[in-house]
Amino acid sequence: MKTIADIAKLAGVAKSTVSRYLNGGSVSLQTKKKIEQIIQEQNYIPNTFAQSLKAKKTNMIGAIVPRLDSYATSQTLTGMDKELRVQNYHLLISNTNQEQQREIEAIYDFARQKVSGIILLAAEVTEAHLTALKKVDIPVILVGQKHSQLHSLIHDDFKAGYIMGKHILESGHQQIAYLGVTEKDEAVGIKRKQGFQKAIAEHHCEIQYYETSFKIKDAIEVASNIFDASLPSIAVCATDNIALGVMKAAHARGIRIPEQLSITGFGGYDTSEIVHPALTTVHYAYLQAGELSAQQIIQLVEDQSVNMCSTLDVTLIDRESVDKR
Amino acid sequence: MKTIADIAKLAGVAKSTVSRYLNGGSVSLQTKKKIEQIIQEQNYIPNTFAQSLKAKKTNMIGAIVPRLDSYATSQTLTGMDKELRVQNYHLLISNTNQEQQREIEAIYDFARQKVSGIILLAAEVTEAHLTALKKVDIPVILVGQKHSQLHSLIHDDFKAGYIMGKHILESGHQQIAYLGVTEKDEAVGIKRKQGFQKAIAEHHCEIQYYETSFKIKDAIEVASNIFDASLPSIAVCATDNIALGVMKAAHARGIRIPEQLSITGFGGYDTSEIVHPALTTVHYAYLQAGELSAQQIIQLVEDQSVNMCSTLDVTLIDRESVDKR
DNA sequence: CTGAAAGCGCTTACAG
DNA sequence: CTGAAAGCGCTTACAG
Repeated sequence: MKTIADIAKLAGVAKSTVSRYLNGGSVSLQTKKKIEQIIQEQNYIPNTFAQSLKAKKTNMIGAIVPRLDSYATSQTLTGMDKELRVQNYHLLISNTNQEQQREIEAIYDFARQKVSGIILLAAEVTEAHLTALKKVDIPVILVGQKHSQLHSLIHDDFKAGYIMGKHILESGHQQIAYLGVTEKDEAVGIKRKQGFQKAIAEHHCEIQYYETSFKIKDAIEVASNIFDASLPSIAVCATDNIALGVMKAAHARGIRIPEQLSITGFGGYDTSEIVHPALTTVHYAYLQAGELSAQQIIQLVEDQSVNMCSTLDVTLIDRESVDKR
Repeated sequence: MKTIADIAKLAGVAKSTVSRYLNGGSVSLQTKKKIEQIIQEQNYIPNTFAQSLKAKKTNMIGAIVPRLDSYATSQTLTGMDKELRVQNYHLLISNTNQEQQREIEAIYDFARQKVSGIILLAAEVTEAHLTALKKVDIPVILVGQKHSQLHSLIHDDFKAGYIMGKHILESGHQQIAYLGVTEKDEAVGIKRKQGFQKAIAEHHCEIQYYETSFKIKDAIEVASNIFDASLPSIAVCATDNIALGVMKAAHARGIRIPEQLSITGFGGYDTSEIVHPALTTVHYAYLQAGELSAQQIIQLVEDQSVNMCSTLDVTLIDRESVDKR
């Protein structure tokens, strides 16, 4: 590997001159050409470590995600990556495989790697998170959840639940099965449900609540159990994946959708459009969340101020899986 | 930020002693305790740059991927991440958004970041790739395609096509529509098709070839055009996503699957199991590909030898979307 | 516009 | 077991 010293020697100038050339400092046209040529010939690539060691900062942003293989995550990452790229930052991704302990480790790891900022996608923020974040003293944007002590970027889960509630009411549904998730996940487990509850509050519907996980397989099982007991007119599912599981379970029993059973989701995943019948759901702006979180973390890194909490709007996608009653 | 010098001073020892402690060198129990305590108190985190600058190597592996939001990619990345993690390496991901030029840039970027190895997921390897790889002189594993000059890790696309061909023949299908992709993609565009062709070679089937992209939307359109002309007994699709598009198009016209039209895919994506009817397809070991590529790149980095080409096995997943004729 | 020198935070022989 | 010193490849005042 060539170093700046090699280039300097070959070009017949001092290291500092080469450095100045590299960093856009003032260099005469003649030496500029010379250095340029030598760098080309030698395939010289500056050593980022040495640069960062001196400059005391890096252009790396670390993202901590619970998994790589989910629509929400991959869309959000794609958005982050896109924005970071244009701003000349690099994305470092740490996958925690849904293990909370690894989120904490990832924070320390990122500190070691000297990332300039951290974007955290976590379902739950604990004391351990806060402590770690405090210790490493790196700017953070929390995405998908709100926390009073952290800059947060969230989707409007309450509204999502609310507009979905209004929609199914307008469609005349009265026997509702609501398949939710753990309340440890405040956004999905609580806010979404609360919005929904508010919408249906004034009406007297029969509503049953069930808890399942984010996994399709679990949703299939929960749905099967529900069907064993009786058939609601609609299954309102806290995520598109849960809705997909319910659909699968319904198909397996020959239950016709939406004639016998209507189904709705939340998220607006690609797949929700592809299945038959296409799923009525609420669109979440994951891509935009990625972009915005990237912008915000850069602002934080560069000592600009950022709102403590930003909320992204959601919209209903009315498709085929809900029948009028 | 604390440095090793701060710790040394506070512990009343030399920097080298602290360094030795950090790197597991010989240090007396007493000083060990002392240093340990100070490090705790001070939240000291060693500067990776300074370390790497001296040690001349990093524990980072760079992955270049065409996109983040595909099943194949996210599974492969998950596998890589998992394996890298246990071996104490870190994963740097560069998303090229399907733009070939960005693959080249990513190679140079990674060189600047001093990654120890590169895992490349590319549909096509050009001269520019080879040149860049040669210039930066970093070990590489190519995943998903085979190239004579690069260590490659591939799925057995030929066999995949072959077993699928055999399977549909056994099911009695004679009017086949094959929806493939560009031949620039050797694995998917050529090998998969060739395997399929070999299987049906001895039989006299009617077969029509169509070309589409990897996008579901495009597949929907191509399928609609096919249906306008006539209905084959089966649509053999080069990827699960294409199959999903064909399914969507069929549903839209009320074509019953598999009674009127059978459909098959390749890949074994999650979604293929969820749709109704569940898709008959070929399972690709993406997770394993990720793990193996990670192992291999580490071997290369550590100067161990690796096979020039490894092939991962594929298996048929016989589900509901193919009817006996 | 250019160069010599100091220093970023570590690690690594080399002595002791 | 421990410490002083040199050096990794850069950047950044400071002179000139």
